[in-house]
Amino acid sequence: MKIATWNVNSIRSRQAQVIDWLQRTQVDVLCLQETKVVDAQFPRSLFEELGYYLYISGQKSYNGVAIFSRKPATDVSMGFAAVLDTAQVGDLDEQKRVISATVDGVRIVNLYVPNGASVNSEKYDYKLRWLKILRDYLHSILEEQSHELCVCGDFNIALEDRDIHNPKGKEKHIMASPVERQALQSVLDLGLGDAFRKFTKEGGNFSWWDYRTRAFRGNRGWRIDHIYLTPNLYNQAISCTIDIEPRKLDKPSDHSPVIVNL
DNA sequence: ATGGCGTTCCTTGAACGA
Repeated sequence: MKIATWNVNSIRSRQAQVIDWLQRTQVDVLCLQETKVVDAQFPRSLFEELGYYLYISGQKSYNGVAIFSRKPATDVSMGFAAVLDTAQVGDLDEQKRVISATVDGVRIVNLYVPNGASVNSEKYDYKLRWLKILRDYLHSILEEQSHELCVCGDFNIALEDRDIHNPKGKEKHIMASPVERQALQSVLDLGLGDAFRKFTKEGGNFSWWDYRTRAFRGNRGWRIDHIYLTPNLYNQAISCTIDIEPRKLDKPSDHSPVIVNL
């Protein structure tokens, strides 16, 4: 079973590239982030014609997540409030960043973690608050359900220095500051393993490159898109790769897809 | 470098991303 995650930076702008990629890779499940479209305007038909079932949670202009699956999924849920008390979730479901579904006994959680703007900004506080609730959310799922978990998406955090082309100044940099790294680590301490790092130890492997500085040409990237697995799935994993081919195309997303083969 | 690029919107520049 192949599961992929890809921040497409607008599904309407990237539709043709995603179609081509699905035809080439034939993944069983594709988790998308930053679809940037309300559900009623999501371009469903070409993906459905390819044989995928679509589960989407979008909003106007910003954020938005989706799960495409070759097999029908069960127990599809949107947002933290599907699991946690609404009082605890507060305003955190207003931005569409969480969708979950079960495929072939695997509970897939697809996340678009807030970017955080800059360290110690209001949005940074929101990111940390969001990661705290994410921990509670995953903790509840692990306690109350017996599913194996695949937690994937755009985390907007490079956990280690080898995940950044140049870690100089990282303490003050969004996506690498110690507090947000610790917040993610605390989520992973629930018992999740990084599928990519099971197979690849070297630095220089990235999933995002800034549009603005021709960063891709010099491979000045960050590894911020992740696939995390509970122990049994982690042990089962056969491969986990980042496909940089779509990043080479004209008008690409700034992120590349990550694929795990279970 | 409050910089560079790309996407969205009741657009004509601003907000946001990372």
